Amino acid sequence: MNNNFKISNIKEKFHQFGYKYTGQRQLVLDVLSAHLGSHLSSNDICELLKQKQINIGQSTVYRTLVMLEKMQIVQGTNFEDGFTRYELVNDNEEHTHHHLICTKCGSITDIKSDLLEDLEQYIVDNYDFMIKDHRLKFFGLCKNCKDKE
Amino acid sequence: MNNNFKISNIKEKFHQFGYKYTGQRQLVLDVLSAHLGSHLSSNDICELLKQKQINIGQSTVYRTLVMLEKMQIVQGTNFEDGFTRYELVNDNEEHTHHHLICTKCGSITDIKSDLLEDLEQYIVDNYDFMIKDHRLKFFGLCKNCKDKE
DNA sequence: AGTATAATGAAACTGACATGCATTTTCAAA
DNA sequence: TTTGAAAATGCATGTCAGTTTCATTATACT
Repeated sequence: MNNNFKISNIKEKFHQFGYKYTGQRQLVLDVLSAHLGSHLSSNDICELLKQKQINIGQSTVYRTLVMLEKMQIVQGTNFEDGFTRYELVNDNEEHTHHHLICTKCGSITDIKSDLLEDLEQYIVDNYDFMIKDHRLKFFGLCKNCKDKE
Repeated sequence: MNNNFKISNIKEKFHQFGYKYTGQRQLVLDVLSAHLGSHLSSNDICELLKQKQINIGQSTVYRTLVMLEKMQIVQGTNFEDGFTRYELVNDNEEHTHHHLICTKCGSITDIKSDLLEDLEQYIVDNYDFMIKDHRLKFFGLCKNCKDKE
């Protein structure tokens, strides 16, 4: 899957939702693409744009992120540090992936695999609950911090 | 395990941490005990106390909850509804339990079982991460809302 | 009792999130 | 192209849970 295909894909999604693919929205997406693997807050994105001499109103960035999340282009996560942090959603992922959060240095690592099938089946069987998505975070020490202890 | 034992246990914890077991702190714990299974925000607790003609400053309730969480007597969780909600920790639980959150009616159901052992082992083996705790939330439709669809 | 230390709570502050509104931009129909 | 309704933008401002300040009060140890 090349980059052009992905962009036209996203443009199409905007269209499907009746949103316009404006310059500002594209720039927000650019920043997110340029920082794959990072988890950026609304403010982070504003700052990164400022570094490139680009000024977009914070409310525009905020509204763009809400919009992108509605379209399932990005995913926002609360890492209990006071900010909602966003990252691009991997198209292959059916569900939200998981995060390893180091309680010492704050680093966040994505885990791609989805090993919750057994537990989900258990919940469906025992709680009669229709699961649509999940959020799973592990807190602990990353390799670096663990070695330093 | 009877109630008295539990309270003397908590008193002891306060002492261990160098905190005083004051009337206000006891009242906050009373409210939490009286609503096992609920997930109360700081404000919920203030309101429930007011209903009993008891007025405790919101900052005292807030500080008490932070303190109780530090002592691992309560656990605060962010359910993405704008509030941190607290519940008493079950002494038997080694890790945080899980939550089923209905995206329609907002009901929250606890899941006692801990079925993450396999996944935790996978993470330890593959990511060299020392897991201390986790937070797992499932979003979807509860039995009632599912039936109404 | 006297004193040092901690707790309390009213009030004010903080900061992320959210919105109102005047202006600007977009896009499709003319 | 031109045009105009609808959408987007961004400044300014509002909101509110969470947090801190500080004067007062309570607690515990000598």
